[in-house]
Amino acid sequence: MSSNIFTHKVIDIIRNIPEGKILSYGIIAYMAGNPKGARRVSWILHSMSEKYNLPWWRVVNSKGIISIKTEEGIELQKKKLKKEGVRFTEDCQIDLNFYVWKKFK
DNA sequence: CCACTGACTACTT
DNA sequence: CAAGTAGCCAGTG
Repeated sequence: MSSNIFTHKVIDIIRNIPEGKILSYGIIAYMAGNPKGARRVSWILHSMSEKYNLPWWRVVNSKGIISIKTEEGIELQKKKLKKEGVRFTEDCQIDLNFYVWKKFK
């Protein structure tokens, strides 16, 4: 298995997202040192979220919308986020300006 | 090595 | 704003 720096950083970042906050794939990739690595973040979530206990539900796409492909996954993510106090618009979109984790700013 | 895939993104029509 | 396109890069067969 690959254990490169990028993967490690992505996992580390995701594990440190506070409750009620979210990040986008692109932001995570940027923080991990590879602005173009958004797609890798997605497969990391796919393959590592269970093994590393990652809060995958705090990761959405750049528009603040859940990107999971299955209806079940979307419902599960919405459920978990609501529990943490994250609000959605009618289109199930999250207010990025308010909920994105801006620790790095 | 080549072709295809993906829980992405930014740009163009 | 919706749909299409190109770029991205590791994993898989």
